[in-house]
Amino acid sequence: MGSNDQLPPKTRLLQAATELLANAGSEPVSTRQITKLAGVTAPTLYHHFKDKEGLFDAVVTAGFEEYLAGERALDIGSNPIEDIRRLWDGHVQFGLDKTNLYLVMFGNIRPESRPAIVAEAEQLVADRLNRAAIAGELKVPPREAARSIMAANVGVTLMLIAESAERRNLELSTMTRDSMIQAVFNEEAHAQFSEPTNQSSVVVAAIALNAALQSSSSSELSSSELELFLEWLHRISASR
Amino acid sequence: MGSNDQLPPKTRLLQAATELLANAGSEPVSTRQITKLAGVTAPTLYHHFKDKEGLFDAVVTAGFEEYLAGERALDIGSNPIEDIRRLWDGHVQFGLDKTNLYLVMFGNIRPESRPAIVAEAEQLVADRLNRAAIAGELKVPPREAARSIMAANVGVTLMLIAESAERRNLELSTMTRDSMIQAVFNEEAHAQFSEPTNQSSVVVAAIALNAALQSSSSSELSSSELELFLEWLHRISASR
DNA sequence: CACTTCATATAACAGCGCTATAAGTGGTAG
DNA sequence: CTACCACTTATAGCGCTGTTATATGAAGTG
Repeated sequence: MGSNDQLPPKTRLLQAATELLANAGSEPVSTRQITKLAGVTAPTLYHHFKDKEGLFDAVVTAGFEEYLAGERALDIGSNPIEDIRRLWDGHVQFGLDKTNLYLVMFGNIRPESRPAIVAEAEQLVADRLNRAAIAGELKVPPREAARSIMAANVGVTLMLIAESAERRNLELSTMTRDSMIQAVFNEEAHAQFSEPTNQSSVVVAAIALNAALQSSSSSELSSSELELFLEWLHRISASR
Repeated sequence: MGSNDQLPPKTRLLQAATELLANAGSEPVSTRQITKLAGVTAPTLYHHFKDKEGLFDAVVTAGFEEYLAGERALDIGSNPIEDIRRLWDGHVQFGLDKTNLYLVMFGNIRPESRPAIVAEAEQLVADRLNRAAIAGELKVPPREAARSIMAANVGVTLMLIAESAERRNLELSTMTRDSMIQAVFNEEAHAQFSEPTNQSSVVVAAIALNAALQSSSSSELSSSELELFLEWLHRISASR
């Protein structure tokens, strides 16, 4: 009946909780579901874990540790901006991939009980920023920058989670990510952002025209023309 | 016994829920507590509200509406950056002030049930950004910028909430706030498109875009598209 | 063997969100 | 004044939750 009768009950509980938490479509997971799937009775759960939250904490820690291990395995590259980008994207991906785990971690955040794992993720970012700071590539202190980036990263991930999967627009993530990077790094040392000069005036003008057209009902174009026109403007606006 | 026996039960329920939610130190608030404090029985609650979440939604909406009203009351100033700063700070302050309400709004965020109020707060930011976009002061489309800023704002607020009150460092907020502003606003461009009149700004932007497009070969549109696009721009430009 | 220690099970408690059913209330029509 | 009707509130209870007091079994040690 249970997940695997060979394994010790503690492992089976963890596996059952992980599975249920992963597949639960936003509905809460009960201890009875878990113990039933694990083929164990209630007191066994409370023998191995302090309470339900303790079990969930273990699940979350295990899941996030797996992600962290993957991130840590990546060498610290020569380009800290690229490193930060990868950490950011990995964070978002984890949140979208294991939504329920992520919400257990960040959704029910409370002053007294913050999973220690969160601090570790922040440290990963801080490490990269530290290297950049030593090389004189940072405009702000690395610890503060790391916290700031993490905060934005969490906010973006939560906002993407809040959107139904088909409406999700990952541009929100990349845009916010690059905004934070741009604000934190000294841009001169890196070429990524130094191209736009000529093109950016097109983009700025397109954005301005787009906004102006939408707020003033112009009679110069038919509505179907306007629709197509706005779509093109949007395409130009969104290009970098 | 209840909050005020004169008032109608619906109001008393709202008051009781608000009070309990405000004072509950991170422990969940039960319908039984609410109905007891309001001096009514359970079915009364479900007659006036769909369910517990419906009642909480009403409480949150009322609380946030109050904050929104305060923000809306502030005129749209001449300086959009200052406006955005004020909206950001107000958001953070609300989160720290009414932590429980805030966590009900943003903490238990789920794909299917996002309070409509959140979108309104986003709109407030978007309005300011739109004005800036018309004036050519934005580097990115205003809608996307608004969502990005809101995401970071929520992330920062949650992170501050997660910290115990005495350790709280508001610099995290101001720094992230200004990072986002810096990334979104075109701070030099105040002179370029500074004609705020509604109709003519369309024309000015169209002229600018027209000129910019012709001098830079954009790859975002095919040549035939570009031709039609430029003709429309000409039509708008010539319509003063 | 006796004894302790750990792990699991039985059965139950108090609390939860919620509702089927019914009783009371006030206004309106006959 | 009575009869009805819509609206609002109450009684009582269902099925669920997280959790635990108590008891039973199994394993290792003297």
